[in-house]
Amino acid sequence: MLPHKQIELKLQAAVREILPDADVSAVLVRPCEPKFGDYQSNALMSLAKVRKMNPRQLATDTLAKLDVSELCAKVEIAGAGFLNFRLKNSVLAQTLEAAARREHLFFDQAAQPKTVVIDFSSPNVAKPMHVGHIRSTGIGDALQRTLRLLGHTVISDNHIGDWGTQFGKLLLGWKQSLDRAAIERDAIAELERLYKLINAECDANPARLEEAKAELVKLQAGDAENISIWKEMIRLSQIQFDTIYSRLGVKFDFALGESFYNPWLGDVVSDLMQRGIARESEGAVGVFSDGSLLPKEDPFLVNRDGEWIADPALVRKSDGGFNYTTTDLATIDYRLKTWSPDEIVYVVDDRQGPHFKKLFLIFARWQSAAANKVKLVHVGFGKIMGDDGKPFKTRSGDTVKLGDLLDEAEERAYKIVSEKSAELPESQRKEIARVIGLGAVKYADLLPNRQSDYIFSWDKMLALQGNTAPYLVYAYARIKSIFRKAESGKRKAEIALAAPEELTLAKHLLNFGITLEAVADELRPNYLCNYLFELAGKFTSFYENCPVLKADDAATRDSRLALCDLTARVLKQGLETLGIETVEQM
RNA sequence: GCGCGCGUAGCUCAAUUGGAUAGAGCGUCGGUCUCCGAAGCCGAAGGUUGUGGGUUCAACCCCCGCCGCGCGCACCA
Repeated sequence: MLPHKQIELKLQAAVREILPDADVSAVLVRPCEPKFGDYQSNALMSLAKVRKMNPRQLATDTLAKLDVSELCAKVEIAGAGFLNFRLKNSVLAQTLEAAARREHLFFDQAAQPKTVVIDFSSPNVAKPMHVGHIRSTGIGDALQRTLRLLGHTVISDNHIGDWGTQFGKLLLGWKQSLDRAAIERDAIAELERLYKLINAECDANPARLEEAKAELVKLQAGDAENISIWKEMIRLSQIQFDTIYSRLGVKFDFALGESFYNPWLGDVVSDLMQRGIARESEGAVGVFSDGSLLPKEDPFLVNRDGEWIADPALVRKSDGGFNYTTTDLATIDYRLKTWSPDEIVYVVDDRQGPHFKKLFLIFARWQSAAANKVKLVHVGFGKIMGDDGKPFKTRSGDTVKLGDLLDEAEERAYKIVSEKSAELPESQRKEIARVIGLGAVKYADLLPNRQSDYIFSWDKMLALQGNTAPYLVYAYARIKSIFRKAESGKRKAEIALAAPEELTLAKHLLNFGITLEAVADELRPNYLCNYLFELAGKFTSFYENCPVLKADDAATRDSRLALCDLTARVLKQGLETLGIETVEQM
């Protein structure tokens, strides 16, 4: 167990002695500014506050019950009631030595592993994956990797958009205007063309819309021909998805699309109606406010000109078709019955916030017992903007296709690599460009706080200076270059930390696990990005100031080599957790 | 109109339970390669965290008002 965790447990035990009724789960030990110590706890101040106690007195009493002398060189009470811990150098060195022996890599497996379903990516059949999908896909993948690394059970499920009203138009287009050669050449482009064609016709001509609707009804009724065309469209789309996911290195345990839940939709609606949760209105069926919330907080109400009027979630359209709320309810039901997860996480655009708010409330009303046992979380994210501050588009104003974006990333990276490392063979430069290009796009997407919009900039994400994937991979490659130059042979296992840069780097390595846990708890991969950037910075600072291969003596050299190796391993593991590969040389 | 989200250095972004002197990169100015990868590193300048109140030992963070921007407001997802 890592030292900070040991301190934390001892502190919690001490608090329990002083305040037997206190909830010590909030008593945490966190890294802090070096001038105060290595770790800090501010938990006593809030505990004192709710009890109207003197925080410094509580700190003094707690400290009297706390023996961390095996771990800490110093414990102090500071400020309004902070506890500051300074780790013993020997403990620090031992922790690093254990890591060097491969006993750990600065993180512990979760004490209480959870089962988590993560729903992400969710592309639509017959449409090209576009730049927007990078967000859900990248964030979702980073989260599944993080949770898995910490020992949680993850079920990743790609909720593909393979059902819905668009298929009426697509079927009509397929039957009447399909270009056989085009579908062989580029299936998605042809499907897109068909959709746009019929969509435009429907806009102009109501009769065409009726034809499309008729095709949809036939599909929903199980018409053999329509079903077979629909399946072919899914198959063609799946090839596209697989190509993209394989490039991105993203894997799903399941890809149960919307259509998978069709058999249960009718039952969901009738059950909701029987329980009085849903009712008919204007020919449709919807879930309305149950009045349990204040109007302001009630997503089923909307204010129009000073009056609160109903804003229901529809579960059945007046034509008998079902809405996505219905599918989503059936999906929750299926996931709970199949996997019994502790949590279901939806990595979906922030704009769907209101939908999820309603969905979760409806589910709680529908299956209150089951709802109490599962945490439903919407992990929302903002939009990708162009440098003009408007949604990111191509020059001609079209949506940027994900495949094109990844191609361009690799091309741009290849130009840079060829410029900087012209001496490397072309095949190697191509491989470096692939890793750097894709890594740059992913990293740029994971770095900003996910809820905010961010501006897409090739120059920034591919820059070698600043908080970018190329910078991090460069730091990794530099370390690897040290080992190519180091003579192989038996090295001493002791780690001795003397220079301030060595200590700073070593202490930062110890915080890897805290960072991973923060990512898992708050579902925010950007914490890990920032941690790795700091790690690379602290490493470089160490590297500038502390000769490794040219160290004064063999013991220092071996100790520093060990620090280099541990840094490289954390960098590699960290980047891998973000879904980013590394190269040994660039 | 109503609701949700956002507003942090010239620009792009951070800030891990409400915690200690709000941090990076770009750009600007200056320093640093006979020395392990200079695609690097070090330093300087740059802030009333949109604004006005409030809660607190402590507020970028919580509460209220205002200003600005974005998004969403039954039978698409």
